[in-house]
Amino acid sequence: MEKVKEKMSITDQELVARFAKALAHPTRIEILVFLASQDSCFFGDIHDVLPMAKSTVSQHLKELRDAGLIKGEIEAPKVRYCIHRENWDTARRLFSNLFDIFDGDGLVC
Amino acid sequence: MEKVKEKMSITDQELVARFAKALAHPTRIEILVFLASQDSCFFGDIHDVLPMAKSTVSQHLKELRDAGLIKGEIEAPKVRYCIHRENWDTARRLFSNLFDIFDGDGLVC
DNA sequence: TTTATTGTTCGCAAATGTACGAACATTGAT
DNA sequence: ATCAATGTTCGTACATTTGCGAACAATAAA
Repeated sequence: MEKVKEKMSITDQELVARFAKALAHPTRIEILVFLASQDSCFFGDIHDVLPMAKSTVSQHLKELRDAGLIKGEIEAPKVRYCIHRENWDTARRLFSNLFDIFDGDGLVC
Repeated sequence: MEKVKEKMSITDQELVARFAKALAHPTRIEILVFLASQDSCFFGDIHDVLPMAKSTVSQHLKELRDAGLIKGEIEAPKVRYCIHRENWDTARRLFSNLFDIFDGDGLVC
């Protein structure tokens, strides 16, 4: 049974780069891990576990939002954040495909 | 049977952020995809398929090298590049763990 | 209406990233 | 020894990222 490597379309390549960019900072990874561990996840809860100004936290959240990895909805006067299911799955799949482009069997180098 | 989510250590979080940073540019994704599709992969071959100055290509390769995703060895006067197997697998595992921290079952948000 | 709470946005400064051409280093060929 | 071919490194310019505090907006409570 031959292993079939899925091709990545150009669009997928750009998209995975975009997701990677959102993941390219330890604080943002930490935010995602924290979000995944919580059911309720207000901005304040996130801010409480991070050693930085709230404006900075807000900005990291904005980048994760813009990349589509999280959602934030207002529950006045608070904002509830959570992981964006569908896009999270998309990202999972894209990274999985990316790492599958190389299966090191029988190569010279 | 309860599903067990693996924890990501702090170190792993920093490491995955580091890998993500290396992946955070379309050109670098393209380089990796190209490398994975080739058996022989000299600098020139890579440069040929990219619409940019060789110094720029060289710099992207340097970042991929510094992140550990590729290796380059001199075969004078050329340089043969290839994907770094072990680190590639490490990265694959780290991203897999990262995306597994969230399994969207039964959440509010 | 005033006040307190919660986050976002703005303006700034410092650091990092991206891209280019020129200069350089290394090796193979003449 | 000289020359051509192959990549890397350097210097420069411009854009983006990161972080902070101050100012702002929106809502709930008094």
